[in-house]
Amino acid sequence: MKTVTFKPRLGSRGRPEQSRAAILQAAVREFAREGVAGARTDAIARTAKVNKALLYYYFKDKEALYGAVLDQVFGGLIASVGEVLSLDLPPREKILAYAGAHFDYVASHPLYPRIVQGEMMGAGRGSPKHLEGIVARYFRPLFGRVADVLKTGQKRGEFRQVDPLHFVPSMIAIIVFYFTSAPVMRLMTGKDPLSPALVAARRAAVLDFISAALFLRPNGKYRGARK
Amino acid sequence: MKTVTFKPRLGSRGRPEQSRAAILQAAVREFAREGVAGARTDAIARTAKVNKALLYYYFKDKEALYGAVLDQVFGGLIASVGEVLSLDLPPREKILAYAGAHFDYVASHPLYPRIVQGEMMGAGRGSPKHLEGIVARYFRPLFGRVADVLKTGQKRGEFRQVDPLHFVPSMIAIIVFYFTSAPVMRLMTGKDPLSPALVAARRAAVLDFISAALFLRPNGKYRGARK
DNA sequence: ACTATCTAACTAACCAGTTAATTAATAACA
DNA sequence: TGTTATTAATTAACTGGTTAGTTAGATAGT
Repeated sequence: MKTVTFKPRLGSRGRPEQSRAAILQAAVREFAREGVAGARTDAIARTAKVNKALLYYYFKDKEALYGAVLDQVFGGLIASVGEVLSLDLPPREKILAYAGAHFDYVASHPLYPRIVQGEMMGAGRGSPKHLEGIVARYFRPLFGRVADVLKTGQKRGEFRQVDPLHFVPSMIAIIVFYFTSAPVMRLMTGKDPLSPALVAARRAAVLDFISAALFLRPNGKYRGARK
Repeated sequence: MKTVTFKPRLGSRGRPEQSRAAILQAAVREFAREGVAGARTDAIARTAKVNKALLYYYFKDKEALYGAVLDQVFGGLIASVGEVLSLDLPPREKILAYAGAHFDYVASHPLYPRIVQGEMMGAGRGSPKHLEGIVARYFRPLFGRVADVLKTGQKRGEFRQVDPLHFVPSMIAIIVFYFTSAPVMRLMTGKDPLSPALVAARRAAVLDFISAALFLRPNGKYRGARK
């Protein structure tokens, strides 16, 4: 988070980077809520309190704006998660720390998984132009690092012999699903699934699920889930 | 005198129910590929090889057509899954049979989870009009039956003390995620994630994951995952 | 004076939904 | 049995509102 950059401030009025940021933030909201096809550029301009033409001043077109949104979302995720993956921790703690960080990032940006899911489905247009870059820049590195943790855990005899290629997606599925299906959860339970209490409960359930599915428990060392 | 005039089959040409079915099938494809907002009625009519006006002859509007698509998708799921949930099986086998059936249904209709996911996110329009009905008619009953299996398994001391409200969504997440993120998987592995071999591998991984996360293994009775 | 930033108003394409007419299978009846 | 009325099924062509993107200029910091 860098804010203090003295900028050239070339001749202009207003605060350009502020406008750009406002547009991006509004775009995140709109794309998350309505999807790529459903998003309306007018709506983005309105919530950014900016003239619509300004979107096209900062971004080539709707598609490019969407690309910028994707970069912000995924960039934030790997920044946040990459930090804990760099920590020097034993495999068990590291996997849980990763899962926890991923969960926390998603929980504090509940709109993001909707964008992620939408993009992963390659929603719309024949060739998901962005997806290739996303996978190369974000997914593959992230996968590699998590897979490494799994492998060392297995070498040390602490993890079950799961295939990372299946286990990692399964982890992500559990972490993310609750948030992408929040509307259903709301209707199922009658309560707000994004309330701090329920999010905390979900977090515990996720970590418990992953622990049980991955960790070997040679003997006794039990930690059954609370009801 | 019961005049047997069942099926009046009043004057008409063509094969009406065939046209209707073609429209529905085309709609499933289009909605799955493009999402609700992205779907084009012209495209549906074209792939159904039918005049666009016919969509509005059989369905009130795009939204109603989407509703019919949802009913077909979810109806098929609970029909398929409900069958195995009615079987008289011990908890372990029943849970795995359910998960397997759910997986198989999704695997044999790879477009469906995209629709499910799109609807669960409540993509678009303020009030997901359909969602309420979907939850009431399909999700809640399904959840209830699976939760019952979990509870009896727990009573018999065969399952860990997980909270069904979290465990069931986690199961579904693992089952479905692979298919909703198929485009990403394709780019990650370079192979077709929907090929029979990879689908079979995924199925095994899913069942293994669920088993490990749920079943208690009192002592020794181990069944580690193959690599 | 110069240029980055910003805007009101416009345009061209797109797209859900409609209309009015056409086709053919069946029933009615002569 | 053949002729006609009836109605379901289907279509070509249109309509009107919406929406991504543009244009020509305005505003202000340096």
